[in-house]
Amino acid sequence: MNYSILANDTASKARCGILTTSHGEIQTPIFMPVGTIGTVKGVLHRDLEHDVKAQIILGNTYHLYLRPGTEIIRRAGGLHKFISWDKPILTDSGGYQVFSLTDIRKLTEAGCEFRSHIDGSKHLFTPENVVDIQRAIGADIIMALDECPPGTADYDYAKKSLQLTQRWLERGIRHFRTTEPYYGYEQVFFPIIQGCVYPDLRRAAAEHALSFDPEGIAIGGLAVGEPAEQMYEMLEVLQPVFPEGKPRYLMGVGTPVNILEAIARGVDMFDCVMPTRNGRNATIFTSEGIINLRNKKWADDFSPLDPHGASFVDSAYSKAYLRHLFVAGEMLGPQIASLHNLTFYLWLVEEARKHILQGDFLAWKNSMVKKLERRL
RNA sequence: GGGGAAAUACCAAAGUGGCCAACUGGGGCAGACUGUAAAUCUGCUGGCGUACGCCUUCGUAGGUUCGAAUCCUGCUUUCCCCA
Repeated sequence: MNYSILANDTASKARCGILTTSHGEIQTPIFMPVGTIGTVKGVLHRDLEHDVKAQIILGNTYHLYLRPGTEIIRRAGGLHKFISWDKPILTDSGGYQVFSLTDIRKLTEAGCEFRSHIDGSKHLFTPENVVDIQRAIGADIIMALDECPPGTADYDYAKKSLQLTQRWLERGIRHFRTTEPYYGYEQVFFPIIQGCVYPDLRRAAAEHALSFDPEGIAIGGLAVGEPAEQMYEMLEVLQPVFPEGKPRYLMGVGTPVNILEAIARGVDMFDCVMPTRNGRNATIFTSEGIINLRNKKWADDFSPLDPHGASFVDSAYSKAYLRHLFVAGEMLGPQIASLHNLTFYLWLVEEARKHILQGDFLAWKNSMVKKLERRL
């Protein structure tokens, strides 16, 4: 894997670059649609490639391991072949499920013991076996197993949790470096920085992770209940610790505004369920602001979904029609809204890239943030 | 023509003397959603008020009772059965 910086913004910490993986190039800053179970919910690959212009998508170790199971994916020839997607894939390690499935899991030094949310069966994830599973999945970018504490965690818990994440990282990276890819192409391994909202913990976590000279570095444990200002502050704390030549991935973030603010603070990669989940639940993000399509006020608004939108659905369908689809419970509604939102997110990071290259990113970002926060 | 049953909020449907402004569904309105246990979840849904509360409601007009959606009588409407 190779990462080269094309431009640095002078007025902010934003940068733009090109990340080269085994399955092609990724232009950063980039948003990566989430495809947890081997599908970006409700969106066909054809549309994901040509309309959304997605350059890389996510899969999830926990979900794919439970269903269809590692063996099926191996026999399919890897996740790319199984789901028919030949661009890059990043898999999360299952660390986030340590957080979101908190009542059906148990943390130990060895790893994380889970109960399957599907059938209740017991499973153990270790820093080593999640590498094996992700090797079998064939992800271009593999994530370390971590503990993602809630945003409300106190200092003592945050510190203990970080120490566990660090010990897991050492084991994970050792295992990664002593195993081979399954399918012949290169895979890379990203450590995850924890430390909640405590600057000294974050700094120490970054230094520790960077001591292994990884290909890229992920920031986890943000946007998990703490105020957005604290998240931005953590990015500011981390920014000077990061070397220029490694991509920085802010996990699970976020709103369009969060993404622009994080780009301004030096982040290169993002993923979030928000465009697809909120889309399925009738919220769309547009260049004019946020629209809840279920609201009555759209019932007779026959204007295009998003007059400046980059997706064909933006001009092909009206707000009134999409509202009708949601109210009627028709599945085309969630599909159109997901497609719109993903296209919007990818358009947003593409615009950010352009403005970084042009050298007017900060001014553009500040004017966008105001529009994006509006609720229509 | 005779006999029987029923009328409850936007719809359906509980409730059959005080715990009823009225269960529950649906519909409607609004909100939430950040490395996806989510095409899910939450709230409101007679009026006024932030709230304690006050006012008007259970086909309609009366009556009984301290108190009625609930009991009685007339009327209206609907449904069923027999001629």
